[in-house]
Amino acid sequence: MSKQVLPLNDVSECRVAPLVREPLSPDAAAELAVKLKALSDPARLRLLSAIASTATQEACVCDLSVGIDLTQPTISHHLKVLRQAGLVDSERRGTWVYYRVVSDALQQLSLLFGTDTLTVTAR
Amino acid sequence: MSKQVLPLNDVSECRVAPLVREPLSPDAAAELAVKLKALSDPARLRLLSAIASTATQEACVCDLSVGIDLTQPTISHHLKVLRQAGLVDSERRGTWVYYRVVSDALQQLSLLFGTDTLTVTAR
DNA sequence: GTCCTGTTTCGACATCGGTCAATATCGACC
DNA sequence: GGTCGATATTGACCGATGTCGAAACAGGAC
Repeated sequence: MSKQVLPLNDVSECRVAPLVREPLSPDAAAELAVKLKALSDPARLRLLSAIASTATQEACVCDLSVGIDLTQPTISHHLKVLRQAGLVDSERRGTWVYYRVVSDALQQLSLLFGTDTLTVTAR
Repeated sequence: MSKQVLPLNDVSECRVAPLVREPLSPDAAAELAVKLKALSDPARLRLLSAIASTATQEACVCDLSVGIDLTQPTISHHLKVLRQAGLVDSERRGTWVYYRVVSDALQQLSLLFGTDTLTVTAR
């Protein structure tokens, strides 16, 4: 599986200017749209929420399949979209693949929609 | 900067369970997906940001057209999508139509992605 | 090695979504 | 009334996306 390398996003330099602060640059808008597009599907929202709300902040695909009326390949596809958007990452442990939320990514979005500066408290 | 009053939204009832709190119900996910889908396009993100970052929190279509390389019908289409998602509303005053952001909607999203309860401090 | 289970990828299909040119509507002004 | 400028709607094109079944892949147990 070494071919699927992916640039592994650099979340670090994400200086999210709140949406209300200054007009988004075309580049920033394009980058943001990727994350938001990944979140724009009900199934993916539920998957992300299901992962995020577990006690351990992680879940395997088999856990995520219960309660969602989609075939398992479709769920796998949605998880891939979330992963490529940098919202979750995954790790194989034995038979199962565990997905975790990338909390920095969620926080970035929270800051983005924040109406004023109170949000700077992050980290 | 006293103009930034905000309609004194009833944050109280804004019971947006943060994504990490409990699994989203199918209904909640579908409702959320509408807003996020509206935000999943770079052009709409830039339009929303352009509106939100004006001094008066509103802008007419002619203002929004400058700096965005899209035809006028396309911009009008994107604004319609934003409006139908409840993210902006519009008002005609004479010849021009002014768009405003619905700040409650943005705040809802900010709370949604908040990693924990710190966000409740707003205002 | 052979099975079995969990997960991903592949092809195909139907639908959705962004964009434009053309046209329509609305309001101001003469 | 007529005309003009600003905005909205329509219709069409075409690429993107959600979904599935089938097949491939990965690891553990035997």
